Amino acid sequence: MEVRDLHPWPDTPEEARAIQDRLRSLLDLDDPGPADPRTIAGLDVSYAGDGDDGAARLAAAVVVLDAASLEVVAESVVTGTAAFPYVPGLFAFRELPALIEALRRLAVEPDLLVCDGYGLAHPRRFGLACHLGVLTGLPSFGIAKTPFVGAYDQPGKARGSTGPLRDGEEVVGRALRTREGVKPVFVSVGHRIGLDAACRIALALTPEFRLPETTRRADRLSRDALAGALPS
DNA sequence: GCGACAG
DNA sequence: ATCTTGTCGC
Repeated sequence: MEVRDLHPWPDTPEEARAIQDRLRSLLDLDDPGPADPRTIAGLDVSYAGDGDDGAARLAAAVVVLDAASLEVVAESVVTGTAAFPYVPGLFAFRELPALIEALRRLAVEPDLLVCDGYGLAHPRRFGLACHLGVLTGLPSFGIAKTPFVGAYDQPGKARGSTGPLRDGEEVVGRALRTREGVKPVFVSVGHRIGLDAACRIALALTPEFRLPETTRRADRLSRDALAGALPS
């Protein structure tokens, strides 16, 4: 699929934060979301054990599922190196180039992107899901395994229960129970979709496990690619 | 100043 | 993210 050219790459955390502040104005937060997405892409990245020197080997994977059957309709994976050190709040810069390349090699254009991480639930309201949404123009949201910013109300124990995730007075996402009796995941919108649609889709993607099938498939694909790539 | 901090 | 044994459960 087509992805717009990457903005100038930041050399410092300060430059990276400036890019986030600039791109944030391009977000569409009014679109309620695709009424009925036919295909949904999951994105995830795995790392090799090269420590934290900022150049760890990685594999970025994208898996596109049919929204109704959850069967794989396309996939793409690329290996490379981390493009930035891990800094909370600048996490996107670590895996963005590899994920963009994997998206470009995808034979189809999905109707929606589901990222492993956050969207608006971010110190500057511009997490990975927002960044990928703006660069691709596609609707996107994030599902994270742990909270990052703000505080959340514990959702009820039943599958489908939610509790608001707030940063101060602002609701930036939702804690969503995808399996009864299991800790919740954290949903936040990225681009061109609302929280209601994002949570509804998140539930459709978790018929059996805590994490969405999109993330689980992409995780497996990226791990396999790392294992198969010859260490350099 | 100190702790917390998506993956 | 990744490093890791055993253990409980379907």
